[in-house]
Amino acid sequence: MTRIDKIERLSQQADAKSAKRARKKQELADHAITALKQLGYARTSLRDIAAMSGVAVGTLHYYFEDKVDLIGFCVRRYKVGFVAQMDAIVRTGDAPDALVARFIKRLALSIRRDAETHRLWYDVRSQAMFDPAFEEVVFEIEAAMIALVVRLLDRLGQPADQARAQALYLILDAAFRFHLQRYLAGDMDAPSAFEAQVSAQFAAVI
Amino acid sequence: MTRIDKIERLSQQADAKSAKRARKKQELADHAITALKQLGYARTSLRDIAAMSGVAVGTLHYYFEDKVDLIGFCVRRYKVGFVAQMDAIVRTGDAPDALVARFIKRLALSIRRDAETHRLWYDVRSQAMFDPAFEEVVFEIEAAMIALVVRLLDRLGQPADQARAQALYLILDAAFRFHLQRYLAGDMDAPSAFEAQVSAQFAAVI
DNA sequence: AATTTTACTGGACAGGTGTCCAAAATAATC
DNA sequence: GATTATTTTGGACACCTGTCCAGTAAAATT
Repeated sequence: MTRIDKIERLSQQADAKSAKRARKKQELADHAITALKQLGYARTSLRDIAAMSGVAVGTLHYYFEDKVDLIGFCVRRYKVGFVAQMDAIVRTGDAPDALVARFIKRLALSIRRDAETHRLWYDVRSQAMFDPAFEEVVFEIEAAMIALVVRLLDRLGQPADQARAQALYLILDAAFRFHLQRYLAGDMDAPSAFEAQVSAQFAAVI
Repeated sequence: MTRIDKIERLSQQADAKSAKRARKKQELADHAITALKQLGYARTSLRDIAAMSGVAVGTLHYYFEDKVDLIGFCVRRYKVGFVAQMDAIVRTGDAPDALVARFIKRLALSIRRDAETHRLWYDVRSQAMFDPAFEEVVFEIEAAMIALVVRLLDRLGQPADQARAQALYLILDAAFRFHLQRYLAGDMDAPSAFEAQVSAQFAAVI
């Protein structure tokens, strides 16, 4: 075995190790999200998360720096998945009108299906106003969502500059949050109200 | 002294007492807000608030049911003041265009001046998604702000129905929160960016 | 001036918090 | 199969949490 081969093999081993570690991190994060989406950031203790994951509290500190690191990882993971889902819709071959309708319908569906997870995002986003430790992940996610809207506008044949996308994102976000909150408070019609309102606004803006 | 007079006097005494109690509550709430706007709901303990108010922890429980009651009282008090300020602008004799400009300018100013207080509102609003105890105050405040927008639309000679006002409120709210967050993160240009963006959106919608 | 009511104190209480680490268990390497 | 390296444990640590209440001080009432 040559010297080069040895180095190659060691490097592969290191990669395999960090890949395994990364997988375990994600597995822990998924359990953590289950706990966090029920109680929110402030009310969820590391013991809750550990119990939910079936590991000891110390194990969490073995994989994550501290609580902030853990929560940041979880939120990032969740939003990446969400943006990917919405992106899949933007990438369909639908005509502009149908695309907009599908896009909005999917958001309404997500209020119904993932309400508890979404509120975690709003929770962390608010926390970031007090704790700079959350600033980075919040801005990163928000940028990713604006970028999603850029692609949407582009597909619609609309001018897709940053300012326009940001304004549209804010409209979507505000309506989403508003109706999510109503849905969580027991208003089962909130998702369809969301659909109606946002459809009207889309028609006006575009 | 007649029987009626006696009853009258007792009633006045009761009023004076409850008025005094109400004044003290507000005084405590003002100190509490000073603590809450710095640390947020979850991180502010009753001991922080008591220290800030110069009273013992027990005193807080003498005036408020529990922590939720106290925070609800504080947030309500702050938002009532805010809506009153904005209402004063809506009531000016300005022509529609000037009125809109003044309204938006005042919001931008409030980002600069009251950033820390405003984030408390967003904090509590997010908490309400997890804790039903905050639902009432959040819906109450949000309704008050939509009502403010109704009055604004009315003054502008615009159709001032609920749906329209709600949509406009959400646009304002989203932009306000977004730029508030950027301002708190150190972006000193955020307030004027808010002004520019919202002005453009107003022009488009109205 | 005596008495009752209201306001307030300060500490006890039971429980929870994130963090850390020596030791044990498991896995990987030679 | 022995020896490192990694992973995991479970409890100790120091501190913080909201709530409660017997006792004290102040104010109002008679």
